[in-house]
Amino acid sequence: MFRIDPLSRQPVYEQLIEQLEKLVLTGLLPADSQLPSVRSLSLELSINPNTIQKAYSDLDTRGIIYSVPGIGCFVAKNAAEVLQAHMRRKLDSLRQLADDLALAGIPEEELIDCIHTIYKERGVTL
Amino acid sequence: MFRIDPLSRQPVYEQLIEQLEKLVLTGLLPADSQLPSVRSLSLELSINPNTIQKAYSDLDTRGIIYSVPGIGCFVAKNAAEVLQAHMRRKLDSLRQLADDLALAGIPEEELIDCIHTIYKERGVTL
DNA sequence: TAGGTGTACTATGTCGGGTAGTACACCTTG
DNA sequence: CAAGGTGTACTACCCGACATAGTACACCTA
Repeated sequence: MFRIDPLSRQPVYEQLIEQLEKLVLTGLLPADSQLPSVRSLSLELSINPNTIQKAYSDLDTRGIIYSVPGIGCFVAKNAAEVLQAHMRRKLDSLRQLADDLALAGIPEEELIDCIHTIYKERGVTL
Repeated sequence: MFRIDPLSRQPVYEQLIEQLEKLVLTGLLPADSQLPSVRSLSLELSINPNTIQKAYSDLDTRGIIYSVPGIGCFVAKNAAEVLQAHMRRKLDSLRQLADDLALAGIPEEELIDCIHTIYKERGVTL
């Protein structure tokens, strides 16, 4: 269900968060569907339970999931909407990146082609 | 000459590297122009000399600058070319970002507009 | 010779990430 | 009721990256 790279610069708990968010956005994890328990996921990924909890706790704070003590963690009703609104902030990263590439003399057409290709693939796979 | 944010998540030495690279790409630091000395820059930015040296050492390893012991550090002849080639790897980051935004349902036109605006501004300022 | 330059080295402190272990409260199931 | 699963909280510890502090060396120029 998850692919974790312990050698990555990116913290494990962030990798978990990103992958869970993508599962929600793709619809593979619908609203109210139950997430793997902290302990089971800990065993499956050979990761400390505290690391899993850190990821779950962050998602819970942001309203992506909700937890019921004694029962488990579940995807929030409007998780996808929250994520979509949150993703909009990534447009700033896009601007920063485009600015760097423009500065390096990489032609605008090259960036446009990149994006067009990505959206074409997404449009097909979805 | 430099703006350093000690509170940033990004390490100080990386901030230095990025700003120096941009000065080279914009042509404000031509080939063979001398960089501020480790000690003077250390005083100016209130940063430990070791941190400055770490940045310089990294740039030297990558062929962006060259150092002459007893004299100083200078911009390499083909620094701009090296940086432009290196920047091309950022296109992967662009793809990753576009993929995320596509997944979040942000329309392609919005990304295209972003990039077009950036390149328009760059075209004017240069 | 004096002062500036890059370079190297050790020691120290801080912080984030991660692990280890324990404990508690809750719910479901037998 | 008892057992086992669930989320949650807490302390302690380790490790690496980052940064600082201080010292020292070799080099070049004025």
